[in-house]
Amino acid sequence: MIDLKDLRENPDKYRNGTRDKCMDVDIDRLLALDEGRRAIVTRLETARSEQNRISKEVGPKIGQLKGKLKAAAGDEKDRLEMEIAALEARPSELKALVTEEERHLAAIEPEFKALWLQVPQPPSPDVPKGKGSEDNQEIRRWAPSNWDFTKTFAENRGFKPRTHLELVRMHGLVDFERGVKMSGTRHYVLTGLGMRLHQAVLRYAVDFMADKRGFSPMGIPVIVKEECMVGTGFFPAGREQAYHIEESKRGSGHDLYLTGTGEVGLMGLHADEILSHEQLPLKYCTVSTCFRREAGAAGKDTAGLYRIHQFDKVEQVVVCKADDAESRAWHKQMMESVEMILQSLGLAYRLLQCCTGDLGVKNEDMIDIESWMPGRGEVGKDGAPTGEFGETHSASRLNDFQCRRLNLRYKDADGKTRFAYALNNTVAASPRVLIPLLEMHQQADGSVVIPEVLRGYMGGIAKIG
RNA sequence: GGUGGGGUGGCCGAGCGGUUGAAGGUACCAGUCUUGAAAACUGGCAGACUCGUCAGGGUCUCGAGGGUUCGAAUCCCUCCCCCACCGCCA
Repeated sequence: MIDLKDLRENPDKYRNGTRDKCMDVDIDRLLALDEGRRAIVTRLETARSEQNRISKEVGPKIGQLKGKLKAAAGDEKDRLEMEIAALEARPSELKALVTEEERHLAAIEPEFKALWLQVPQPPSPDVPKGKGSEDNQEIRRWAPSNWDFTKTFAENRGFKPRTHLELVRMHGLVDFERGVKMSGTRHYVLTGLGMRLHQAVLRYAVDFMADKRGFSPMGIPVIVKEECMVGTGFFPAGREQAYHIEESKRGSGHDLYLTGTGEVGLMGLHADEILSHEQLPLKYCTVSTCFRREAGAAGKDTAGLYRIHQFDKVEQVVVCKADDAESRAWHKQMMESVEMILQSLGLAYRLLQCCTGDLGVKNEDMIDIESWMPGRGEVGKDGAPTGEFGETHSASRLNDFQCRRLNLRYKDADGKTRFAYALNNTVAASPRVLIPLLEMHQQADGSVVIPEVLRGYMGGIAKIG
């Protein structure tokens, strides 16, 4: 949610921001509604003020007279009734006025609020302009010493790669058929070592964040109220992506939603709170199951573990002071954590600066980290896939957009209450990350070497197959 | 699921139609006193919105929403949530 005052003062910032994000929100309509709303509020409050004043003045008198009225009869009664009517005339008039203005307000409020929620956070000025993912810019790439991006997999390793689909079948790591049997398309079952590898990655990631990076691990709800979804900025725009539990239809409670990321639970923690500046920055991580409907992705990445409805993700979140430099510093640190993890896992990756058109509503800056997945992409001359980068991480700076919606504030050293800045980044999402992990560490015979850092989490197993 | 009891400021707690945005306590902050601290005393201590160049006004908020009333924390309706016990149960 954006600052309305700022919108009034710098409408172009929001007009341009919306345009650069390739979104369509009628800023001028919002400004007009805002102006109309304020005019009504002013009139309404003036009337109320007058009403309150008079009520205090003549109220007790009316009460007294009404008391006398009960005992009165005849002329005395008529006289009292007239007196009461005279005293009530002005308050009644004001009441009608208030009611009318309230009606006006109620008439524009829903549209006003809906529109307000839709205005995106303007991109940071240094984010490159662009229409979509095709305009994202590579910042840099990294590969382990035994990998050369300019060569094919076969040239690097001396044999043709198998895709992760072939590898998981070969070693019985995933059972897609039974997953689909139970839950439908894009579902799967992790089996045996597949499950252990999945858990090993997650546990390694959590421990890394906690032990090496000072993040507090949290267990958070993945089933939340609508206000958490709105507060974190996933609603209203992402409504179609969330599974909806219609508890209200069963006659009790309220509806709930399954979260698509641990970010919701981590950021929701301190909603409606005013923290002390000494409590900041908050550094949280969690491992949580993520649910995504993948609406609109029909036919996309249907095979394998890439795009699925349910997965587990270690997520990191930072809530810091409202300071651009600090936010940027944390952004770097959070990405550094990911790079350390990817490097320790022996995965090749690149950092992609997302362009304005590829940003969501809530972020002002986003850097994706894509891991090299040898089994993806076109089939090359040698009959093997040429490989492709696939998104495994996404690091966002949200400015105060999310904290405004969540009403998450802090009292600064100078005593001023401010909305905090928020950031988030994936630490490890599995099973997606198993794709590069299996494909990069496969051997000529199809066996897969487990990176050393994971072995302790797998009972010392060094190799699958 | 059943029965009962509740939701008031950071916390505890009074109020149950009018000067109560809310007593009192406690916590917190500042000051006086003190060598320092404690105690005591004094003062401060909610948030949002809105009008105003400033000073300063105003409106709203006592779980939420609606209603009654000239006027509601107080009365009525609907909903939500919490606690206790019983039942069921991972």
